[in-house]
Amino acid sequence: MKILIVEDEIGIANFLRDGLEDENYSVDVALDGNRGLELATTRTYDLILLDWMLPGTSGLEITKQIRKSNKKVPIVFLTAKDTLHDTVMGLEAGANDYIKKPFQFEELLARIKVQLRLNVEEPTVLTFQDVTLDTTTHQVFKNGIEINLTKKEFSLFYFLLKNKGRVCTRNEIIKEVWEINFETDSSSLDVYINFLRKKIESGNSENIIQTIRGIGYIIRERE
Amino acid sequence: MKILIVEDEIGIANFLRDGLEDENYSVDVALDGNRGLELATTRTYDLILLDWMLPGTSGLEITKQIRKSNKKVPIVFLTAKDTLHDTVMGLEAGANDYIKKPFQFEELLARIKVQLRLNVEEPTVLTFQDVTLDTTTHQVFKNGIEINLTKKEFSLFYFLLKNKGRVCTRNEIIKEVWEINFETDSSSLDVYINFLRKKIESGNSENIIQTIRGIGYIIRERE
DNA sequence: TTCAAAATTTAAGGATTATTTAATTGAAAG
DNA sequence: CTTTCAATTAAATAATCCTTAAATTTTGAA
Repeated sequence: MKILIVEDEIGIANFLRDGLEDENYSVDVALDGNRGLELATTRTYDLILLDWMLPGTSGLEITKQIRKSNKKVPIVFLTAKDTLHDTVMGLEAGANDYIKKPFQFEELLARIKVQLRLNVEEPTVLTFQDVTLDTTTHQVFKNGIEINLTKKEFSLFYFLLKNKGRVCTRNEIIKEVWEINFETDSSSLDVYINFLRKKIESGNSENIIQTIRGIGYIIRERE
Repeated sequence: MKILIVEDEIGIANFLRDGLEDENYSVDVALDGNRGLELATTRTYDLILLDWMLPGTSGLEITKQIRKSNKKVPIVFLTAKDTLHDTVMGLEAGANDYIKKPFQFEELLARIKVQLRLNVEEPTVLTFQDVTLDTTTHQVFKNGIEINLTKKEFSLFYFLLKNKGRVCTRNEIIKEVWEINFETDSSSLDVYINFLRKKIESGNSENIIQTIRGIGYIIRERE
């Protein structure tokens, strides 16, 4: 994740850069408004952290310019301009958050994360070898050909695939897929593993769902 | 735009409601956490304004529940819990903003607008294959020929079309189109799916609205 | 306001599909 | 070799959906 800091007080800028880099963000710093606007418009960032009072173009002006060019990058003000009027103006100009100095770094970080998580789409497609599962459409494909799974089959396969590379115990699976706790005498799981294998492994001799005898099942790459 | 206020201090709740209604928002108020969670999960809001300390379910718990159910509705905390730790916790639980009491109404309003402007821009014309739906004129066309849909039929078709390519669960649909919570025994949805199919799929053998048995329905391109 | 038409909901039977149960066969571990 | 757990199959049960029709509610015109 790439963050642009536009801040003229070099001490604060460095403090922010170090703190954010510690959190594994990739950081660019602009020490004046013109440079900030230039970077903001010519490069792509996941978030822009913006002071208001800057030499050259002001933070407010930068915000307006960015929004004018229809960019949706989250903008977070970080400024000493702390009046109600300033705050409202900053937010109305297009900022996504407005933090007043002095600030606490942990809160800044939390607020940055809020902005970033909005832009992340959760992966809805799980894959294993030539099989893909899409939770949004509730479809499973093998080599591009759709395989029809029932509700239980889908939910069982989804659970195993979600935990690809890890053994899922029988109880775990039953608890999650059947949504009940104990049913030692039921062989539904066995039957459904069988259904799944028939539908998914048919065609080649691949053993996608492996049995860990006495424990449960696992989907993993073959050694 | 519809806003839910969850706030147990009735004075503040009324103040907020009046202020927001003056801004032409449609407002629901819940005076305790359980009611708040109930409304939040059974109805659809554009934003939820949340106190933390509440009788019954806490605001934090409500936030977690909403996010757990995968809802993206913006949540704004408005609370007297003003420590750094609280703020971070609230934001990490899934809130989009965190405003500390005492607050200024104009800032609250500006921050609400920030959240709401992110969610606008719904296209007015939706299309699928030879079918188009226009929300502004409330018309549906198939091959240029108008199909008359009733209010419910239109709203159901609109919901499915809006979510084209994604499975809509029966509960989701009922919640959105019928605006009620639970009605497991009602077959209205089935009946209306039937109506829609008759009107929209007539002519060719296309199966526009596909059934995902045990889950719900989906409109998607055929493979 | 009243009445008729239209829209919506409820209800029920039949058809289809999903899920569980049960019984048998097969395979691995001690 | 025996025991235990897993795989497979078939059959029974359960759940869901589709369709039709009738009952109820809403709407809009007279």
